[in-house]
Amino acid sequence: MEQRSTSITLLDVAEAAGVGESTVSRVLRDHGSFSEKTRARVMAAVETLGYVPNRIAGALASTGSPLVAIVVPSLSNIVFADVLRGVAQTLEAGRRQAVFAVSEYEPSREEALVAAMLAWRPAAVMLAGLEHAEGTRRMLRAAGCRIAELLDIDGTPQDLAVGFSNRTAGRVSALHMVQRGYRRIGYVGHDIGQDTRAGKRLAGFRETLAEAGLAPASEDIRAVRSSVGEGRIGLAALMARQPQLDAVYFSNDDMALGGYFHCLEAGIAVPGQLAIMGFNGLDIARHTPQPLTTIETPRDEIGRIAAQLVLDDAPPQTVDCGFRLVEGATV
Amino acid sequence: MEQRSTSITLLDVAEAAGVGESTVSRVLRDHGSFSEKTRARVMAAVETLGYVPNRIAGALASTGSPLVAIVVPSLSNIVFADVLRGVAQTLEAGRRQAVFAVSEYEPSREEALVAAMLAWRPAAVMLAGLEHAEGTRRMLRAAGCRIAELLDIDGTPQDLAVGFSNRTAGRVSALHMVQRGYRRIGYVGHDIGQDTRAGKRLAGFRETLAEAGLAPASEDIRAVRSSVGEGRIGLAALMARQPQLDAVYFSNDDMALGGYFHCLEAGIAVPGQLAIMGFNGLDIARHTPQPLTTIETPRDEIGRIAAQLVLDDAPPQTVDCGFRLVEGATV
DNA sequence: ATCGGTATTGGCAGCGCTGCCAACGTCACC
DNA sequence: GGTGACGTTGGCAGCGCTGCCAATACCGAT
Repeated sequence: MEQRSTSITLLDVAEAAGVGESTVSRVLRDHGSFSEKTRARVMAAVETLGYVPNRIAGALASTGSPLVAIVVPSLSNIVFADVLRGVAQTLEAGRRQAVFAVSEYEPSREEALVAAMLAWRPAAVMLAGLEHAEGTRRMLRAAGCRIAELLDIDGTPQDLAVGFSNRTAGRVSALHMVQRGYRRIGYVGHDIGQDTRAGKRLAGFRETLAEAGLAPASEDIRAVRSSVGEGRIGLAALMARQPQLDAVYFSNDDMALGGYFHCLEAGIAVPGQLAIMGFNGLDIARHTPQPLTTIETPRDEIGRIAAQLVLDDAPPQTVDCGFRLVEGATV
Repeated sequence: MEQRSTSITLLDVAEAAGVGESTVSRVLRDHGSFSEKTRARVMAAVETLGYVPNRIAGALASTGSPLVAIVVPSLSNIVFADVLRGVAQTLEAGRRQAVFAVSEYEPSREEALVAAMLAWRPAAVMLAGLEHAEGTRRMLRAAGCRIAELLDIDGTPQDLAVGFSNRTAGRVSALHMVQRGYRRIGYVGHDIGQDTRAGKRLAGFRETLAEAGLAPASEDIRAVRSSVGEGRIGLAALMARQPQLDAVYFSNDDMALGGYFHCLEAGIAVPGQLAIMGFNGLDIARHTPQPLTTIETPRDEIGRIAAQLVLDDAPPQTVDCGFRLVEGATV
């Protein structure tokens, strides 16, 4: 019950229960065979002593690793938080522990974090996207642990990839606007150097406009991280330059909401005067006066599936979780 | 360079560099003394072999723990993600590793997660708020590790507490509305059984209304987690019952934004016909057509300070990080 | 009562690293 | 030339647990 400087070990429990160390270990892990009587005595001793197994020691002694490392670009963006949650939940059920770090969208930082993570000998390392520094890839390859790349399947995965095609999402968005009759479509986005997935959506969007025989979109690409404020500024800037636009595709919902708020304030009728489309399917975007037309992505599911594949030690594969076009009231 | 089944150990590096194990350990940790010549040889061997130290073994052998455990109620709520980021960043600089889990606002789950976390022998366990299951408190006390309770200082901390007074925040909000001349003030909130911090804000809010000689607020408290949609529904319900209200205090910005969107859609003038006030200071709430009047909380700072206190092994204390009233355009 | 087979159990060698201590030179100084 | 102090270094005993293997107990069948 009370704490002690020299902690209680397996051996203490074994002595208290009058059994051997290995027996206690077997009972606690419910692995191997032992009698019901033994289990009861061991559990009683554990209870009495207030024993808490030391997983550090366990991890060192056993072969498989109980840790899974996750490096996300950001936590301000709810997208990664959702993925993280899915991963953590699934790992928890599998008796694994998630360790994480935030790269702030910097490849060099991601590299340093992956290096630090590998020192924990994780069963797997999970990263956002398929683009990584050469050093990151090399380390990962040499580490011999599983690698899961999330939220993107447009490219060549190292091992496991779970996500959806951002390029296709961009195409679908463009097509939706074209089909709805819009012809002068612009784009407002954030830094695609950092967020390569947004870059892929933009590429798909451009392709489809071209295929539809439309002029390349007027674009306002801001060299910063996405945010509602930047979306607002971006749309204002774009409209100042190209007032004839009838629709704008945004790099994601944060940016799109910014644009939408600009319209509300500037008295621009949506979608009559200007249609707006986002990406991600954020909860808040469903509850604006007019629900935002966007593409909903299965973030939680992506995290859960990736974690499950790691738990199952599944063979290398790419899982396309798809996405869903949400027809709101802004296009 | 290439991976091997039996991994490269300190001993391999020591032999390659022609020095002893302890010397390699000293060089890699930059701890103790060694010559520049030795460092160079060791580093060369590390490079050649592609050696990655095993932190699991290191943690087991050394006294202090490199891990810090964090259990947050949710990751959907950006508030906790912000705290998590602050913690992770600061720990990283201190060569510690964050491990985390999500309790989904369930005390029993928090208890189970804390138990699981303690098996990692963390240097500290960080939790949201001061209210925890009795079992959680007992385990934490017995564990003998540092405890940091975040985002709330209204109560009796176990060890470290870093946050702000939610009760005071509630009082300040009420006072602000009263001072602005509002007299028929309502409240729309989410489940305060789960989110005790929201409950404390509500308590402060009620106190101040009473002190101002105003009638108790009409309240619409929804027994669910906070969300924009619920805020919207909640305000609609409250206004249907109490159309004479001239201001509404929301349990947080998510709820408040929902209320604001309802007003935009229902044609209720804000703040002329109805004033709206939130809590948290979310980024998006700064960019709505009218910026939301709210209270901004230093979430990132709370995470950083808590992590720093743990790194410094500071004595038990409560740090009030305060909050800031943001005068938007909705009150 | 004997025997093979199965269910339980204990002993102990590591897992890879750190912390401690003894053993080195190497100097400056007497 | 002797001496103590200091900067370096290597050896090795654990940290607490798991995995392996041998030992023992127990069972029904012969």
